[in-house]
Amino acid sequence: MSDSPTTADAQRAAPRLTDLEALAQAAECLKVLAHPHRLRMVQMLLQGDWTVGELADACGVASHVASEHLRLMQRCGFLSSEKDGRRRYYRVAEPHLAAILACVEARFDNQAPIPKP
Amino acid sequence: MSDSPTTADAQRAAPRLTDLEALAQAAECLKVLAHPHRLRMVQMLLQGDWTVGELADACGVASHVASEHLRLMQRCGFLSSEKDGRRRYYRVAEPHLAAILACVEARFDNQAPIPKP
DNA sequence: TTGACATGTCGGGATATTACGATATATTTA
DNA sequence: TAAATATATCGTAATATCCCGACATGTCAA
Repeated sequence: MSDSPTTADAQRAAPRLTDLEALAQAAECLKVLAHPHRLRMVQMLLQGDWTVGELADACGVASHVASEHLRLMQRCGFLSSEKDGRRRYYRVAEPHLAAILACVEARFDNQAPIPKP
Repeated sequence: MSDSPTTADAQRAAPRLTDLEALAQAAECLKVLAHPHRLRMVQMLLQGDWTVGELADACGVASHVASEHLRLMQRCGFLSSEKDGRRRYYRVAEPHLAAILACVEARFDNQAPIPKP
């Protein structure tokens, strides 16, 4: 915009930017993750294999609702699935999910552990 | 659910779960991040200090739209801000954002970099 | 084969997001 | 003071998301 350098010139090097189309894809994926039940499902699937029904129970939703959440996460590449009889097991397919869940847990899972005086 | 252990018993230890209320908060925050312009603003702010107008230009939006995005990110603790005359500088206040943006860049910024022959 | 079970699919209505124009406030410059 | 600049706020209409009931499909067990 303006060419009057007023503050922090050292900080004003041109930033490297991811192009907006890629960021739009990233935003789609983050939006998929941004749901409490889906976060719980991913958190569980990072620790083991679970069926749709088990994931649904853990979230307190009907299994056909869980099924929709899981399909959504599979569509954006977060999960893969494997059928076993009449059950279906979902797996984490996107390795970055572990890092993101680690952030979520670090930020939101330390529910005020009543800091010692 | 069922107590008929059929598969992968070793993987079926009770998972440690973040409670759903905390995950709901996390989901709110992720939803705030899940927008292409907001991702670009955070990416820029991780690399320096920028005014509302500069961030708006970089995203191709009107500055009052950028202002709303920035306010949203400040409300959920992602950013802080500091006024300097009639300009306002925003800063990243949530350290985990660097890790999440690193994931986003690792996953979405390697747009076929035309590998050298 | 029949019935129960596990998962998936299809609308619809309530609710939330988003971008935009108009306007407001504060600050600097003429 | 008046005008220009930078940022923020408020309605609002278009759009997307979410949850639910109803139904469909596939699989096992009696």
